[in-house]
Amino acid sequence: MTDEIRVRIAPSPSGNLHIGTARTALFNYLYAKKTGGKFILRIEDTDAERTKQEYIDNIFDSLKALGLNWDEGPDVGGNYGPYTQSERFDIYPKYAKMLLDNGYAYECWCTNEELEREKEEAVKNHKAYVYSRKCLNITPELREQYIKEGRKPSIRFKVDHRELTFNDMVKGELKFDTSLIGDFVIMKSNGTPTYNFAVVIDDMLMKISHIIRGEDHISNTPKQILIYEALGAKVPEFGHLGMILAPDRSKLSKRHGATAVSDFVKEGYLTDALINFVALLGWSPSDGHEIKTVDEIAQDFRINEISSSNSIFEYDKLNWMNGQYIKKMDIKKLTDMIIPFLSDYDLSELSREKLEKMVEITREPLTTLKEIKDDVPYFFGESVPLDEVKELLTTELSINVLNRFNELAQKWNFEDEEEIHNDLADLRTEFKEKFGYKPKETMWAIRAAVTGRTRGADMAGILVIIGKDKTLKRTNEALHIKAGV
RNA sequence: GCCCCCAUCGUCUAGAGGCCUAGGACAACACCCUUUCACGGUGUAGACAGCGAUUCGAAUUCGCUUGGGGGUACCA
Repeated sequence: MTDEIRVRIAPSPSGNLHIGTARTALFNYLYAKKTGGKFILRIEDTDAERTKQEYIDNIFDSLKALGLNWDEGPDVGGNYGPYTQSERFDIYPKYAKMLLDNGYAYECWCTNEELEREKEEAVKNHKAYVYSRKCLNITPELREQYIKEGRKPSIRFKVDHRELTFNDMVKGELKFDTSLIGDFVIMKSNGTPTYNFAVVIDDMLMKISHIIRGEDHISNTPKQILIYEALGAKVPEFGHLGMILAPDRSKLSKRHGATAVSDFVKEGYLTDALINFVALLGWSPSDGHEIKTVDEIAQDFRINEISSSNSIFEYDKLNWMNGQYIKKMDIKKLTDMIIPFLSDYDLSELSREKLEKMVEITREPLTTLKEIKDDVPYFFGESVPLDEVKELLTTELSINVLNRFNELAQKWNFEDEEEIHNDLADLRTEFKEKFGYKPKETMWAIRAAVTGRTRGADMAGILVIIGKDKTLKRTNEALHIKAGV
């Protein structure tokens, strides 16, 4: 029972859920799924200044939208709560005192200025900065004096000098010389724990067995291991993932565009595609099939096979993948998701059935949902602007086609797409045989008249959605524009 | 400055000493399909950062160099 696998994601709510955090969450989730372990969500809101409730909500919503559901967390509870760090403030001093009493930590009365000076000295001598231990053996008299002055001590962890090694699940053996670390602060003088201390206490108490996180935490790891050991706790396994970089190889930040999962959703990306894409950053399927659900990925997942290098976030493949998901998605669901992107149009003009039809015939070229907006204006309104196709419509060919079309379409059944499809095919053949018009030339005339464009969705589908009256109205209007005007 | 991590096509990657004249996906380009755009199909081009060492043999092991990333806080 003590061997239960427990992993966690511990975002700090100082912003919306970052795509990088989402990837870390995914790998944790996959590991839990694969091993039958538990996936835990902990909110690290220690930094009251930057924490906002809307960010907490965003983190919850994004994780859920991505399908990364947690077994224990602030909202669902669990046996090792509370799962919100700000509710755990009374826990940390107890453990700090324990370390103090056992000689693993000591009070430090140094001021920022003193510390600053030590640091400058270190860079000047081309040495790593290590705290001087000035306060390690402070005399009781001096201590008294500091207290009288009103100074408040921080608590430092005493770092013994030795070589520390651990076996990283993704990077392999990692070595550190702890003499380069220096005695670090675990409790600030204001009584709150530092990050490195709080995580260890939380992870220990929550019985986290495997810590999978970004490689920006590698240098924190030896410090944390030291604390675990001093506390006599079992040291968890660690696995450090490479980071996601922007195309310019810098950290992915707001100036590169979308960074939060919710930003991507607003841009018209599907969460299924997003999570699939992000899984491929560092992981690759053994069967070569890259389009997979999270559960399918979990089956195939091996943490030691994750790439240990950084990867660059490029939109090309995401776009392709998003398009793949759009093409395969259930049409009703897709329509629901697309509606918010159609706010420019009066959707009451179309029945739900026709709206779905419209989505079905226009989804093919989409890469993001957002793009549909520019592809569908001709489905709405009575007339359509013809400026861009004026020349095309005033050719003899077009006039011929449109006249004949008007004549024939009177009798066509606009309710039946397949029939219309065949009628159009007949029309093409007729003009090809009689006048040698190319099939696409015939179609261009009709398309231009009805949609005001030379490209777009399948004509038969368009005609069915627009209906006979509006179609003929538009073709007549097209016949009345004059050449060169 | 100091410490740590990383290094295969433009990008994501396969590759765990001979199976590699280095495979796939996206992007690019060409052609085919076709009522347009697209989708789809078929092809083309494109990489082991450099140098040493180990070995009969290295993309795969080791060292150095270079390049990139991260950390260096009483932030998380």
